[in-house]
Amino acid sequence: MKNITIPAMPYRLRNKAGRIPRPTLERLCRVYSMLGELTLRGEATISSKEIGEAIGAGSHTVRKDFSYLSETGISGSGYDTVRLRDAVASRLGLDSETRACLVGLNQLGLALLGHARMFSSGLTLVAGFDPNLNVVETIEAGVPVYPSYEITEVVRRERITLAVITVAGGNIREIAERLVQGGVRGIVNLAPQVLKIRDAGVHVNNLDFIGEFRVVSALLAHAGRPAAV
Amino acid sequence: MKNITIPAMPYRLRNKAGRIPRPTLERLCRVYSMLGELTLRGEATISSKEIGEAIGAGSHTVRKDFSYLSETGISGSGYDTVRLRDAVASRLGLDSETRACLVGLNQLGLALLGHARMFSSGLTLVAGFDPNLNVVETIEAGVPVYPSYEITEVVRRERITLAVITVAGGNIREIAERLVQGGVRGIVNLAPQVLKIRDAGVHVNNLDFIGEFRVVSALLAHAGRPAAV
DNA sequence: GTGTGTGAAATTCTTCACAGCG
DNA sequence: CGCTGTGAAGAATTTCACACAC
Repeated sequence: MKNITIPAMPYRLRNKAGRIPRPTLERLCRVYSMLGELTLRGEATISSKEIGEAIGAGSHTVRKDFSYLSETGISGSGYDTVRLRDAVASRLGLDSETRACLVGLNQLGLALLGHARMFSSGLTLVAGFDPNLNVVETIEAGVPVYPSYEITEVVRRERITLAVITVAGGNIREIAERLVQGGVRGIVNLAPQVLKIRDAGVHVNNLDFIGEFRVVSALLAHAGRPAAV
Repeated sequence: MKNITIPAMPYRLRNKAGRIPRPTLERLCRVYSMLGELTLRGEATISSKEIGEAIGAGSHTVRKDFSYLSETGISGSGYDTVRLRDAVASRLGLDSETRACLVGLNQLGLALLGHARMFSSGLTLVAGFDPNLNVVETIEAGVPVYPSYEITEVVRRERITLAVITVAGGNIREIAERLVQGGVRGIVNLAPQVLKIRDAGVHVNNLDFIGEFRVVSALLAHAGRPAAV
């Protein structure tokens, strides 16, 4: 949290390439998490090879990814952990807290939040929503909770820009529309149905647990096959 | 669950191409979920366009993906939902239940399980593990729970082939080694560190929530940029 | 006409290889 | 020397376009 190049005027950050490829973005996020721990432990420098091992990629890939950053390493001795972390943060816009809300105050939603909060992910949860509010979880949430029909209003008032959807079933679409109407521009969707928003200014990240479980099952089933290196 | 071509002798399933690309695999898993609901509702046929809309892809992509299956559609009227579902299931090895365990009986782990069970994902949870077992959650798990040091033994005895890791911090590696030693061949890792196993027969799927949250944050931050269509 | 199946083109991403700096 | 930075080659994936089937 030291020499960041002023978050209020971030256009200088884009001195290099324009858009970052999706896979690179995901890896950089992982790198950021990792650097967070590393700096806390007081490590001063790290090499691309070491970073690669930590995030499950080759050193080639890591260096290539860093080429989208303005920050540069030092030939022969690697990267300054603090500077690198800040460079990643500012390039990715993670240096400012994002005001977020959770839709679906069920076990999964609350668990995720606890997880995310624990690892200080740059999100500040400021509201929770749920279709039926007579649940006990109202107490545990730790933030003000509202019924779903107040989404638009609360999102606007609280200047929320990111939403996490964890409701199990029902009309995600309607919820999403209310969110977007209120001003949300990013949605992490954990519901078991794909959400798509026409509005190009709104980014949706559809995660599919069950799918990911199945992927592994499938890989298992194919593991015992004869050929194919 | 009707005319599957005998899971005990699955080599006929590979009459087409050998290996399925990762992205295709993920989409097929989504398709499978979707077809499950569809068949329950009694829908008889569906077109590639409709499937595409449901899983967030184009009809091109869907048809291309299906080209890895033996099952084929009917020109002019789409696909038979039941036959297609069974074809996907058998090609992906989802027609047999996989015996699974959960390592990390915390809020997140239990929530995920509830979720997965709700949508009958083909996994049967048969055991739970946790480093400290004096937790109350022992009661809620609904399956026998054991301390971590019994992993290898229990995994072997219960013939567990898939594990889900949700422990928050600490030595994932050690846990993973015990799992593999016991006979686990697939791991879904939700811990905030990348797990890598040398053994080529073991498949690991590293999921990173916090990363996925950050990805959206980053996309938000870049949304307001000038050019780049 | 409507909708599938698939080689081929276009794109995106990864890996390589080597110049250059500390 | 060890390690970074990056254009260029290579591989994987998506998109296209059109022949063919119902």
